Amino acid sequence: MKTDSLDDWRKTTSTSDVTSESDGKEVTLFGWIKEIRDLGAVKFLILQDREGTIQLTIVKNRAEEKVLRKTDLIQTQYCVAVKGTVKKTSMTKRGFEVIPREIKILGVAQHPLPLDVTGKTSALLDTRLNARVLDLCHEENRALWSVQSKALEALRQFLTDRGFIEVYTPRIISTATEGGAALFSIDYFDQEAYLAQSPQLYKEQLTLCFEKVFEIGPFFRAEASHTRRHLSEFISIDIEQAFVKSSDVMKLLEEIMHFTCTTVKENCRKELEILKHEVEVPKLPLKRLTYSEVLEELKTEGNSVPWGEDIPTPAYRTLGKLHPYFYFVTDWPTESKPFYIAPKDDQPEVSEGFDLMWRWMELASGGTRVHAKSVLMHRLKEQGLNPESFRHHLQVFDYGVPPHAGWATGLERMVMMLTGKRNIREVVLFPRDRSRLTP
RNA sequence: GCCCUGGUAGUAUAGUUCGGUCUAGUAUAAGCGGCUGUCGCCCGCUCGACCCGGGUUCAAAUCCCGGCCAGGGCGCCA
Repeated sequence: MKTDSLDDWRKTTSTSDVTSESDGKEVTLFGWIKEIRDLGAVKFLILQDREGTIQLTIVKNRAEEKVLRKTDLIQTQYCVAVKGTVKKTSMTKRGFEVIPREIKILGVAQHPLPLDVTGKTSALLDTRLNARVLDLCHEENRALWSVQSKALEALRQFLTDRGFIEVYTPRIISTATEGGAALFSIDYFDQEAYLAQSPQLYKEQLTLCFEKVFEIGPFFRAEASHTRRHLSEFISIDIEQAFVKSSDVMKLLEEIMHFTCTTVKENCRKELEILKHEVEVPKLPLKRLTYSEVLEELKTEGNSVPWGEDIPTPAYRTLGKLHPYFYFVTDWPTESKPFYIAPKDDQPEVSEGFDLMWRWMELASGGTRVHAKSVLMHRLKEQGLNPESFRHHLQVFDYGVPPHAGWATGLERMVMMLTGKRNIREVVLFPRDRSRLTP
């Protein structure tokens, strides 16, 4: 079908701008037809844009011929433009409707569609992800990304207000890895290169010149994880600050969580209602448990973990039941933390690293960093890494690296916390995992 | 990578226990017709499916083996 030209038509009004006060007003609306109810002599079209929906009413013996011809062609999910008059009425739920004077068909949809756009029949996540943009039209998803956008705005505002500057470190890196997660290798002309798993080393280096930095951006982990909280590509929110230690950045972290929760709770009432989720603003200070205290608690619950070992997922689930909100876990064994986490001066087997937990899920992790080159070299070797492959990083430690600390949190996990979603794929536009590379 | 469960029209499901009236049921979407006010409109008709490959059997959606995919859990990891 040949579609109509946009010409000089421009949107004057969003569906949400139409109120009973606009009675009699001429409007130009753009959107998509989500439902058609043809009662014979009268036809109702439900037009949706990103703000919501409005009913178009066509009374057949009163409508103009050209309007009738267009409406006969329209199918669900067609993209249309409407010039018409707002009419106050008691016969719609919102109290008004729009009587079209002229309609343009701007985009057509091919039926059958992979999803039910009316939302009457729900689809499984896998089906939804395969037709993601169509799925994103649903009110609940639009609410979800409003929450994410508001959360990002809050995070940026909080950090810039406190003098942090936003930076971008490379996504394409050379061999130096921090250990831990596997890297994706890429073709980089005639050199070996990888996708960055975190901005860790760069953000630490930048404390030498900028003192307080943050970065929000995608990072990549080549782990064959199959869980509902891991992705191959995720958005990390990273901060690093000079002249402070872990207790300072923990305070910053709990304040930013408090601020973000408060902002979302106050500014996204409608969205949270749509999502049927309540955001509980954390009471500060958050609980601080040491790793050893956590092991004691687990032992009491019949879930013993030997000191020095990582805490397995089932044990975290137990902890989540004991502490069903935010809590810090501090004083981790040095051997279980990455090489850049500083050991305590008076007790080197214990580190100044911490995790911020939300129920059973790790939400953030950070700590005081090592800033003495000799200690860093020693820690690298202890972790079985080759100092030679960190040559460029280590060199910076000859330029006067300040004492510093920082943390990183995953945006997707924060949004899960803010929206009540249980699978991380729900809160990513186009998720990438072990087996999903499309769309 | 491992374990458990599953894969049936565009979508979501029933049927699989114990192979046979399953010519595969239902809802929704889609198509056609009807209807003056619907709002999950309604009514009638129509279209449309057993993941792929192999095996057992007179007979497989149903049982067995392999593969792929999905959901959950574990591990890895954050």
